[in-house]
Amino acid sequence: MSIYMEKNRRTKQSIQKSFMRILENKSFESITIGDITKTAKINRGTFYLHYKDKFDLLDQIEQQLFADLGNHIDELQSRYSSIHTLKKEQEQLAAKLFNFIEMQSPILKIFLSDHGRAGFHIRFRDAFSEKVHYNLQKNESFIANLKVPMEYFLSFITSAFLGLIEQWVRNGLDKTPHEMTAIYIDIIFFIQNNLEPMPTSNANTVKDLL
Amino acid sequence: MSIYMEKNRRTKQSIQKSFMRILENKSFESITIGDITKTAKINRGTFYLHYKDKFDLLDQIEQQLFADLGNHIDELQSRYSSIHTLKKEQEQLAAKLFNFIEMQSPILKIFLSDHGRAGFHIRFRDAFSEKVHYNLQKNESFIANLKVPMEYFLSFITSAFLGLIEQWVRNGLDKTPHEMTAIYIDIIFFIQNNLEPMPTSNANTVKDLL
DNA sequence: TAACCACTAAACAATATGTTGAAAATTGAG
DNA sequence: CTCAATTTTCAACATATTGTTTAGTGGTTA
Repeated sequence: MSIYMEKNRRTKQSIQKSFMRILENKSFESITIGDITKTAKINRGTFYLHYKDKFDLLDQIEQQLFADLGNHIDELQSRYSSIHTLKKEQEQLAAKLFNFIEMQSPILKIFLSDHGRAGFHIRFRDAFSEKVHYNLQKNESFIANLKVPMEYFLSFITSAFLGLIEQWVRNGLDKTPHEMTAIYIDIIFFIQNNLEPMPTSNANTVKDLL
Repeated sequence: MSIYMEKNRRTKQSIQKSFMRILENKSFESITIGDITKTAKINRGTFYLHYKDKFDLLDQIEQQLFADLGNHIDELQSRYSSIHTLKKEQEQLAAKLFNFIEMQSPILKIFLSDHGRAGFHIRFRDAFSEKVHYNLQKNESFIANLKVPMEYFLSFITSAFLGLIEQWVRNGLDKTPHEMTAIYIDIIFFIQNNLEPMPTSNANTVKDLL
């Protein structure tokens, strides 16, 4: 029994691996089942024993990625609860998240590019956003201070963070996770320090940008 | 001569219109040339007289959208130069940008969804980012104060802004452009007021989120 | 009138799809 | 070792889509 499962698993893995390899040079749209099975050196019919179609294949890879992301964030946040008073620790947590992205960067680089599937960035952001939202809800003083609808705040902040990630991945990971954390914090501070606090000011401000 | 051009233009427009209508109910990937020409009630061969393939069709619609966006931002920024000292005017400018998004929301809603084409959000952000970058470069004091690489700052701020737009469009434009401007400014102020300015602080801060 | 242009209609080879049925290879249990 | 179960292979199938082509229609221009 277990050897059958093992064999089944190996074939699925082979299909996924071949699929991802092809995806580096060819867009999802233009990839055929034949491309995949030729690369994986299996019969075309075998593919259909494991997946309904190529969308099903991509879905399963996506689901795995989101599950991994969720677990990683959960782990970070449980650790965060006990030591959330230290800035150093916060930086470590952000760095760990960038570290996760670094680990998954081969997949993310493809999925976020035009070789991937439409809407991935939204599904990715939603998965991320859900975790952040869950954590924010525990913080009563935060909720009390927030004047704008939560979903808009979440869209803003998670998109900003994922924007950094996208740029990082696109740049071929030209920074360490630690450096990325510093950039993230620097930008937040920059927005803080370059905003005009009073409506009558006319200094160069972040709001001037948009 | 001009009647030929007019007929040509009408047919192209009919193709684009049919294409966008189908795109509301069917993903770009699954749409066939036959779907488009049946809806537009033209011969399938006629499609190929106007477009190389369906990617070319989408490209041209995208290019038009980006050109419109660029022109709109340019117009805003030229007006901005003369009156950039007043907060009210800044809000008006942001509102005008949200207004443009509102106008284009039928297209954006589709292109940003999973019915669109992979990588659209990146191309859209790049088009937006280029305009913001161009404007920022003129501001010497801004450049001098910025410690992080420009491309990362641009990714952060444009992604955040487009995150708001995505949420807004997804919500079926549940706010007015004016309200969206208020939300944008409120979030910036919220980040400003809820950030810990000193590394030793332990209050609930925005950096706690990530 | 004659050349021109946008479009139609129908056919074409080539390729991909998803499914099927029979057989081969591998593994498990007796 | 043998037989049954399981996974995969192989080849064939109808169907659909692609991009191209060739011939022809009707209106336009010069």
